[in-house]
Amino acid sequence: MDISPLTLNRLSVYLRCLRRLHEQEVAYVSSQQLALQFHLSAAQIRKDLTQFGEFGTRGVGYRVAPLLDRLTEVLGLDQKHALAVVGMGSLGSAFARHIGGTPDGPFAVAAGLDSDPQKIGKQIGGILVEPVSELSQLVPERDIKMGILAVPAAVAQETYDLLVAAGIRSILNFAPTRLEKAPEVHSRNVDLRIYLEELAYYLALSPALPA
Amino acid sequence: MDISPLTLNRLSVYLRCLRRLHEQEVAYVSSQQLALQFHLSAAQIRKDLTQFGEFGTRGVGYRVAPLLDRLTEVLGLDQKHALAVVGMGSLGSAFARHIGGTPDGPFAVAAGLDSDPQKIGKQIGGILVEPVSELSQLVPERDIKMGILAVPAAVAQETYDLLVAAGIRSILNFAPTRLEKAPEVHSRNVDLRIYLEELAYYLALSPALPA
DNA sequence: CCGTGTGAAGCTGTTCACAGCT
DNA sequence: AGCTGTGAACAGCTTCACACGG
Repeated sequence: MDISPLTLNRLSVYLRCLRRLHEQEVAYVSSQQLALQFHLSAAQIRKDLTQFGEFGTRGVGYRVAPLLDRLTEVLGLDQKHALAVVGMGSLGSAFARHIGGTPDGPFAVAAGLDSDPQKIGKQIGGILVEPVSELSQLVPERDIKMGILAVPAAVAQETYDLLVAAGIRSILNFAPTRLEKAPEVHSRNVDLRIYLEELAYYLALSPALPA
Repeated sequence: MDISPLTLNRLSVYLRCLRRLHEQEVAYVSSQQLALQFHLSAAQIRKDLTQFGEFGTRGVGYRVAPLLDRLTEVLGLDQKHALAVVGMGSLGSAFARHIGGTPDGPFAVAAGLDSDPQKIGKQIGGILVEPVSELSQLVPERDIKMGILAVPAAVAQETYDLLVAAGIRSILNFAPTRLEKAPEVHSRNVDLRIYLEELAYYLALSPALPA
């Protein structure tokens, strides 16, 4: 099955909505209702959902529980994922804490790594900091599949290469650099500076609030 | 001038490249060279750049310095931007530290706010934590235009509304919720959970590394 | 009658190919 | 000769409109 990244991100949003409906013990929901409540497009929801089989009942809508289960399964959220946070600076440790705060979720920080000898051995955000050099041992040992790359831009590429060599298959990259990517590894960039600059543009565009 | 968000984000990337070339005292660069060095598409670079006037010299390429200046100006990065970080939890304080680490850049954290009385008055990441309730005074006082929303999802909407009411025009939102947006305020969502779920999908898609 | 499922239409963004300038 | 600037083809995504089934 091949899902476009845009659809994929919408699925996450749908899931969030469905979880809420499920908690509220809503059994059925129509694309209309979802669209109105969560500011989505009804047609798009239907298009997206039909990719995984026909779930809806015409004239009624979708049954919340099975749809929730199916999407959870599609996204691979029915199993636990061990992840490594590489670079335990402010961003990395914030991320580790963030994940650590939702232990019921499918993600768990299995290792926090850094190259700074000062940090190694310390507990940061409830995670023991271990040396990056042990990556290749820790990854198979703890069955780590995902990596969070939160190192300075200058060492991002080499650290990325280390992660790939250690066998990590999915990387979330916070370093503001375009990486030379390995073909089998999926990565997603989150570049805070780009986002800030985007905001700056919109400020420059319309500097004054209509008073 | 109206720039699409996609183009806008690419401009940030171009700027980064141009800054580097400028440091290396490269005077001219062609779209080809930019494309090869930074893994972009030459045609796209040209298309993007022509939106701001004709900068290139045919047969030669682009002069780095003027292009750098122009793009910097277009994105509004030739002026300082004071921003407020709202929610000084792990994510907010990491962000504050992050910005604080580049004091030469156009962005400066002018206020770190939280609603937790325990945190107020403390220094976190070099920023004094002040109460959210003072937002409406601090924003005009310190000429704050941008806000970083890093509060829990449950209070994201009300905090967003507070920011808007205080006169903030651009918001970077880390809360995993779709917000009811005010029309004049530009906001950008950064939803870490969605990114993680995206990565999980790609893992589920091809679980085994070709050995 | 109501809501899903879906081809067709419309739109946005990217790539191509080449004319035109230096 | 080389590289920009650009219309035209192309691709991907979204919206529309309606046939179909409960």
